[in-house]
Amino acid sequence: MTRPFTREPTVPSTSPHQLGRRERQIMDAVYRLGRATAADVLAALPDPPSYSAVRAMLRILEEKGHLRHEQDGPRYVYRPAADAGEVGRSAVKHLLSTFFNGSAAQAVAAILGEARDGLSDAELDRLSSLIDAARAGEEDR
Amino acid sequence: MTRPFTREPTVPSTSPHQLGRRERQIMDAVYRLGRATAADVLAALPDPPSYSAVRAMLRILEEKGHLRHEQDGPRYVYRPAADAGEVGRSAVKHLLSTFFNGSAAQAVAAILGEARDGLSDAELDRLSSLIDAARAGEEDR
DNA sequence: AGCACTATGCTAATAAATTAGCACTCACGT
DNA sequence: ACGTGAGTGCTAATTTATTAGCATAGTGCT
Repeated sequence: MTRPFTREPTVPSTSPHQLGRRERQIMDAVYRLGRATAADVLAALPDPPSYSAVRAMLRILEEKGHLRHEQDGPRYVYRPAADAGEVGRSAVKHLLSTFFNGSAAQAVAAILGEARDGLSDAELDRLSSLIDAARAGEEDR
Repeated sequence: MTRPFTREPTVPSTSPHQLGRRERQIMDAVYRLGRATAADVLAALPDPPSYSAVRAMLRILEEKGHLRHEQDGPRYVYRPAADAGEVGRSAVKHLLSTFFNGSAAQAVAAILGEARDGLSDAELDRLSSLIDAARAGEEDR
């Protein structure tokens, strides 16, 4: 027998929580969007299932405690239950340990390589000063 | 009804491929380890199932094309089928777009914040020069 | 030879994720 | 008043992931 072959091998996930593929895909979308309705999420998926399926997932993810919703008029607007910054940091940590042998320098290098053109002078300056700060922080230890 | 509640909400995943939770957990372990036997993987899991289960997962992941194995004497040694660097970059990209609004600067800031103490002077120097390189690269455009 | 250990091959059972579908409500326009 | 569209509530079916278990082979030891 051959397995269903789990679709595009190059679509990464990088999200927290130990969830099924759809669940994580949807969590990712909500993280990206910040706050989103079922329709928003549906539109954000490259691989969209039915509208119903998305709603069901959202409901389940809320049941599991990963999402919250507030009512905006007639519709539900979902957002992550956990603090986004927290989750992002946690994802970074995991990324480091999984792909970069825990080396922040290596990871930053990869990011800079990846982004190269997307960086403004202002951002580069900001990064420089962050590094200086890290250097300083290291001294008094 | 209440859902099984998908365990520690703070264990992130950050790995590529759209897989089930165990599958991804195991892929992550293999990425971290580079090459690993079933026993290695088992030992690397914080949440270990049975040895049998791990073996089955590895077999399936290979069937799906995510892993390869070579025989080392009596045992199988698994390694990722895809180029690790490739996958790492892809994971970074996804991390950026999901949690940092596509902003490399923001992500780097998060990493530096996370790593803070783990950075040697040499690494900091290396990062500085990477940034300078990016600055230079931007000029001639 | 027989035992313990570690490995794989394979299969079947269970749990979980994923999907679609239908019923209902509310608001709005005709 | 009625149809239409966009929303939710809920459930049942299916597919996939996950697990454990048993049979078998080799190796080394006593």
